[in-house]
Amino acid sequence: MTSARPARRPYAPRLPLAQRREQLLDAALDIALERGFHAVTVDAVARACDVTRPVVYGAFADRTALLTALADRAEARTLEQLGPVFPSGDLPQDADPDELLVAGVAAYLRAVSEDPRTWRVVLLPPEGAPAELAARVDRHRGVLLEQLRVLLEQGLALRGGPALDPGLFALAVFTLAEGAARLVLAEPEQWPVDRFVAFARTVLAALRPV
Amino acid sequence: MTSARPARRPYAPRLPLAQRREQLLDAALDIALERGFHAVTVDAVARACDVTRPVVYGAFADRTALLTALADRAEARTLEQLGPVFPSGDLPQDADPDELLVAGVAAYLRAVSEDPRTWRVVLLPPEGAPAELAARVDRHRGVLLEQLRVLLEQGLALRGGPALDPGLFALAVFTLAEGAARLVLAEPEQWPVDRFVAFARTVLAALRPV
DNA sequence: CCTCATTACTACACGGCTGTAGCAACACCT
DNA sequence: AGGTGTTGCTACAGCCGTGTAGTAATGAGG
Repeated sequence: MTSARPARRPYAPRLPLAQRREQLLDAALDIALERGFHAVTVDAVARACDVTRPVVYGAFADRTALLTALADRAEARTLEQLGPVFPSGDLPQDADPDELLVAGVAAYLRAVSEDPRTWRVVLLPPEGAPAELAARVDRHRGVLLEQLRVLLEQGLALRGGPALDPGLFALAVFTLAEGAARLVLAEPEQWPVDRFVAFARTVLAALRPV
Repeated sequence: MTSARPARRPYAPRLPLAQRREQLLDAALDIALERGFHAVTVDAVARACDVTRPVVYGAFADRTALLTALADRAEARTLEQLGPVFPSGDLPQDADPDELLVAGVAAYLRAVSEDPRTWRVVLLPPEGAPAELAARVDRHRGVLLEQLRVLLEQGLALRGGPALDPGLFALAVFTLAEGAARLVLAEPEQWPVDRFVAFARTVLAALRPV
């Protein structure tokens, strides 16, 4: 027997605070995506970084602060990627409104497929996600929906076509885009972005005035 | 001081087992809808029925069994209400496929709006819902989607119109129907069933061949 | 009125997770 | 080298939830 006392745990590499925080957040995200937010316990995060719990409390005030920081990061990243999706300002007179819409959808789906880990938190929130995150996502959803509605109204006016309930039309496009994004996240091979883009183009063309 | 010993709790009315089970399930459903499934603790359910925890364990083997029973009830009720939504067998040659589809959507949304407490568990699953419930809902979703796809293919063939990716078209209709149902559940006043029905009719009409 | 099966209650043991106090190791800097 | 602040570790207290063992009340039938 080497020793009667329980062996002391070897020291984990020391990290400056900022770096430790990033590491902990990465680990927390992994756990949330794999086993849901309720599995993001302070102990699980610490263990994933091969560190003990007090280290986590050194980086974040408490578990809630950690989850909030995670939400902050996801929010920032998604908003950043949403920039190219909506054309800013009024529609140019010579642009095809249908093509603008299709391009927007394509840009959205491509953003999702290129940073799936971030978008998954937003579009397929793992079980136990903090209510605060859901609320923030919903706020952004409302803003985006309104932008979309304005664009569609302009587009519908420019191009003619059937008289559709504009609010519902925007909502339908929005719902379908999110549904497509969820499929892209869930089974990327089965649902290539182009399949949705082609579908959108076909439907819009069919809705053109005769 | 009336007594040194802590007062003994008054006995709750005695109920036969079957009846007690129903009462407990009703209470559990209330709690799940109001505060999420994670709030459906054995203690909370017992308290809601003005009873102590062992009474719950007398009615259900454990917390999991209680939640499973809850899922069973919801599953049975929704399936029962889904009967009138899909016409059984092949389409009659003289029926308008568009109107059949619109009627199906209307029947679905009406079922949802008439038993919101049950459908909410399925369509807006409260936080912490047992994974088993989600899995069962997903299975039924798959079956329904397949039925819808077959119907739409028949309908598209009968009526002509643009060549749409049939799988995606079925999925789109399905997604929009569920989205509509969620709105009906969330804000019934703002989203009367007829608004969706009218929208569906307009879009389908616009998709008719020229 | 008394018996007795059924139903409900009290009290406990256990486990998991949070958050904290105090000590030990590391590494940089003089 | 040796001080010194930063970072990490051990150990503890407390809360909340589950599930169980044993006891007490109830009320229907004899």
